[in-house]
Amino acid sequence: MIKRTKGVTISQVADAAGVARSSVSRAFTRPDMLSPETVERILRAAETLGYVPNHTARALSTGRHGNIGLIVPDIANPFFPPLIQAAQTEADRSDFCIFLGNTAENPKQEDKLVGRFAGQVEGLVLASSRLSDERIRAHATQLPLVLINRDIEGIPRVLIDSSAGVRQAVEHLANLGHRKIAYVSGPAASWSNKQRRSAIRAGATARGMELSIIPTPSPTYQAGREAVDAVLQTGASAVVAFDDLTAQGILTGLAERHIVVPRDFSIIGCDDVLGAVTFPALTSVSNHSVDVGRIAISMLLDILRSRNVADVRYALDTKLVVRDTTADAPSQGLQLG
Amino acid sequence: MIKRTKGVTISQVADAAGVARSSVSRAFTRPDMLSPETVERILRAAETLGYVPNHTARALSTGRHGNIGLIVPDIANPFFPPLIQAAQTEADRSDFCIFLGNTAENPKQEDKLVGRFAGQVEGLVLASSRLSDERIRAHATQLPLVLINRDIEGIPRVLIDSSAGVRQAVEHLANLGHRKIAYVSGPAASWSNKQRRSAIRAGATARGMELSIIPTPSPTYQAGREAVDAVLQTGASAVVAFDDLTAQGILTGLAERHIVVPRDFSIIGCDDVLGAVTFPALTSVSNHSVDVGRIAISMLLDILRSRNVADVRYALDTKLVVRDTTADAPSQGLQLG
DNA sequence: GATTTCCATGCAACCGGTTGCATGTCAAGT
DNA sequence: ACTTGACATGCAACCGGTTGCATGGAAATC
Repeated sequence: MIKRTKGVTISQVADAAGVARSSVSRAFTRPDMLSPETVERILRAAETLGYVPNHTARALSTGRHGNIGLIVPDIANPFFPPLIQAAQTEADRSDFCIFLGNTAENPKQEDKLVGRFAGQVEGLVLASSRLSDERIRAHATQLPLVLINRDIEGIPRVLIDSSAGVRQAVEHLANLGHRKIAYVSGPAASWSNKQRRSAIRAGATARGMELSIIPTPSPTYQAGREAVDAVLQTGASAVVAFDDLTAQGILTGLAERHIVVPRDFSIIGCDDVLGAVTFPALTSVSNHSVDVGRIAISMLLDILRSRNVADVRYALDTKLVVRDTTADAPSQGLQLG
Repeated sequence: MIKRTKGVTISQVADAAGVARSSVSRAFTRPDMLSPETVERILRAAETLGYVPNHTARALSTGRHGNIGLIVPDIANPFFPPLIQAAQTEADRSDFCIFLGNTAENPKQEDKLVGRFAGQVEGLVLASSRLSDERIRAHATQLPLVLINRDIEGIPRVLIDSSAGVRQAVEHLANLGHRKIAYVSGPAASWSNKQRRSAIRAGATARGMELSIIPTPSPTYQAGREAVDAVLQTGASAVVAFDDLTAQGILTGLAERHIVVPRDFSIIGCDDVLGAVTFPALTSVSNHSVDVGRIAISMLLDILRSRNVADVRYALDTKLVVRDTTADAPSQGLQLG
């Protein structure tokens, strides 16, 4: 059985070193204020006693706890882990810890998490928030906020601007001879979804293509798989999916119906996080998701340091990466069955 | 531009309600100690002022911050997100927040994270730790610890006992006529890896099969893909991979060499987190990874509540799920080409 | 009516640090 | 030798809550 040691306080170190508590504090936070010998003596005493500064106490008196929160709608969506990892690495560089929150695509849960985090983080990054603009604005009055993939004026934000990539995707399909296409959409509350949908609509209109929109409840493998019937009913020969996970589900749904991709049907994802991992390798709209996480955190840290909030809007570009799920439109239409 | 409101303190509420600070505190923490009217009046005042208790201050005086840490080696490995999500949900039920740490498979980083978390969490869950037993024991003296997939006596742990499932996997391959198999192993510091390796060794010996072990630097898609040459050189006709991600990489590596699975080669993963998502659908050793997350957290919360640490060892069973990546051994050996 | 009991509330110390200001010391400046 | 200043350190208040103990008034008991 393991027994626990309890914390050594600053007072004990002070006694051991024969100095005041404040000197011990300074030995750790502003050693230049003390004579080198004193610092040395204090550090030695601290070392001997196994002193570790109490984070909570420090946070209380300074108001800075060195934590930032990151809230995502679904950790299991492969778009997020690399982003989270990058965020963590960036935070780490400045000795910040990350609180991670998963909302399960649920605005209620998101609201609750923000509230719970608010007290113990210096700032918050909301990735792909499903909250209303009003709620987000309200939260922003409580603590520094940075948004990912959400465009609200006055709140610093990092956006993946899919329009260029999606436009390329539509062009690509048009060049392959596809005339009827479908967009399998993402969550209604998703800014990315709105943006991708309008980009594809604009592209389709420009090329005189017929476009159908298929709704899904959430961007998941399962939702993609279940959307396949609806997609096929539109008579489309190609589909653009809200994200790679959905696209992967569609891929499976098509395989289950013995529809061969890309011979019989073309498919394009978004985010390019599964690209090489699916079979066939997925053509997808690529977007430096890793950068997004890093940039959002570094932006937040800047705000925390400078204490003033500029209205930053950081948009990252996207481009189509062609792999093996797109090909010429089948000449005499799709043979169902 | 959004301006920030600053915190309302307990004193302001006390003044507004015409009571002492202690009464305000009690109105929130032990309302039964106060008369209902007083409670009512205080709550109304708090509501009006928009008072929210300061988490940090409370943590300082009570020593309980309602946070627990969860450290994983690689968020991007699909084994972890469901586990993390389950952990979060379970923590949430008891109003605890989760600190997430990602070590990138790096023991140094893991050590650092534990240290940084130690001050601000009540307890810690280490999933698939890559630390040495000594380090883990040392940390356990500092704060309550629960381990996932690490078997150290005296420290509460939740284990996925792969031996049954792996044994079934070997049986399955044996029954399909495979005589030479390979195990593509995971990280050297991984307990699961050791366990799986011995299980497969035992199984192979029992059935008189020839077994080769292929090392990999880390359990990733890329590592699996790069292990394929080594696997093929062993002359094996089937492989068991340390986890599904590695298996998926192997699947791709085989496809790149025009080796058709399962006709020419059989493959089995572990964890069963990608099962239905790969092509062909992966045969895998299934293990309720979601339960693991939930159980670990609930165990930790029990410890925090009871303040005494029992030596719990919770082992979860596994079983083989057969899908489409295993079939009869090719009769005249594999045609390399 | 006096005494005891109980309950609601206030007082003040405490959690473990940080920090503005005061103090004391010693060397440099004149 | 006396002032001045720089520098090292200590004192004490403060961050925003919690909690053991004291107090005072009302209800219960005799």
